[in-house]
Amino acid sequence: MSITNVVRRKRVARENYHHGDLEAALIDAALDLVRQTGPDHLSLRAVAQQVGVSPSAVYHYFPDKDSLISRVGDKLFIDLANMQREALAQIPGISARAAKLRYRELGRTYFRWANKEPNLFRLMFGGFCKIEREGDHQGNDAFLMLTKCLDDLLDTGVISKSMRKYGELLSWTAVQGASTLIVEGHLPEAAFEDLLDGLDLAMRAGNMRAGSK
Amino acid sequence: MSITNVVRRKRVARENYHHGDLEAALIDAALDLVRQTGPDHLSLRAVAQQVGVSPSAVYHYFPDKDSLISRVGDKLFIDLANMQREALAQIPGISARAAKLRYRELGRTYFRWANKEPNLFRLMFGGFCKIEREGDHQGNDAFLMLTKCLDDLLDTGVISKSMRKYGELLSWTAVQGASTLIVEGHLPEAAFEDLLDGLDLAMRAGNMRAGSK
DNA sequence: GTCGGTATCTGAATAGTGTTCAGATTATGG
DNA sequence: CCATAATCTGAACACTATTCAGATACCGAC
Repeated sequence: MSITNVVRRKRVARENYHHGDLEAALIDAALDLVRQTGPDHLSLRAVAQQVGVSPSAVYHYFPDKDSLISRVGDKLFIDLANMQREALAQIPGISARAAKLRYRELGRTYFRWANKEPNLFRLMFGGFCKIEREGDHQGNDAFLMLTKCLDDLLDTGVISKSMRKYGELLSWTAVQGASTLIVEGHLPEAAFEDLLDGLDLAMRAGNMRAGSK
Repeated sequence: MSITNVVRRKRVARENYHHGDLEAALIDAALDLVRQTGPDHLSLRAVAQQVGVSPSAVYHYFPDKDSLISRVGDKLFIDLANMQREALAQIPGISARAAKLRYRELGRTYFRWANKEPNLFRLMFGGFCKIEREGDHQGNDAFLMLTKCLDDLLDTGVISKSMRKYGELLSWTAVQGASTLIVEGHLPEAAFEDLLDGLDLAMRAGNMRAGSK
């Protein structure tokens, strides 16, 4: 899709005094520095310097440093959702096999994102960004994609109705937890594929009228 | 040897100049401040002041602030394991029912810990403490307790051998992920009991010779 | 008991931080 | 074209982590 463009002004961004789109530039610079230094250890002044602007200029766009970090988080959630969307687009088809592959790839993308940039992952889930609507994932693209994947698994008979009920919850929490535990060194990297295997098995629970209540 | 300055050596803490056990006092004070302010926003000077000591005194026990925070993390992991041990001790018995209750309570304790003190939970899993032996959970008490719980579930016929294989991985990651997502506001608090229900169902997968390969 | 050595802690200093605010600079609407 | 608003600067303030020379209290040995 298109990038967040410079729509504010109708002319081209100046290079001299006025920056053009300082807000976005600050977010990008902050993202870059967080990737290197971690969400703690981020310096507001370093962000300003990277953009080539005075530290006080930041306060025209963000009330404080934490707000800037929070905005970085917003951007990261969008980026992750886009990456997941792209991953899903690579696996078309309505077969059970395709649905299973999509489901796996959705989790893998989540984990790869976390594992490639631990500091950005920590920023997203380390209490640095304030979630606006608590526990409300309507309109959350990533959640909707997961829902779609699970619906496909149900429609193709891969998972049972009883398991479908817990699909989002179980998948999201397990993938999220595995990402955290691997990134923080509590589990080896190879554990993630094992987890996906375990999730596949788990999701088949309740199938075949598995009697035992 | 005179009586006056003898016996006081290793036992009692001094109150005057020498603190007695400054190292532990600093860790405790840091823990207390992190609970209030979060792992970022922790001030070394505030820690020193709370103990009633000069900021530079800290550097006799820790090379820098991050090391102090890391030591707080070590303590928290021990505390969590102890809390889980106590929770398990309340539910004795070798029946399937007891084993199921223990398994559930183990996850609940993990989550309660996270949910009651979000800032401490963030300290543990937010990249603030350096894990010594990466991905090696031999000797990790919490992990051993989980293993024991799962063995009991297998022995009492609650879970299948095929599912047992993924028991630790699936349980730990799901509970960890749910704790994070709830603490950070992405899921409502009530979702955790739902997750435990889903986990119960998932764990029964592979039981009853559930044919479908 | 006194003395020397050592571990422990202080005080001051340095460099860097987030944040505020009066004012300089530039762009824009009337 | 000018007044007004938007944008950014520079200096200042209080605070931070960290270093280091030196003061203080303890310890074991004499």
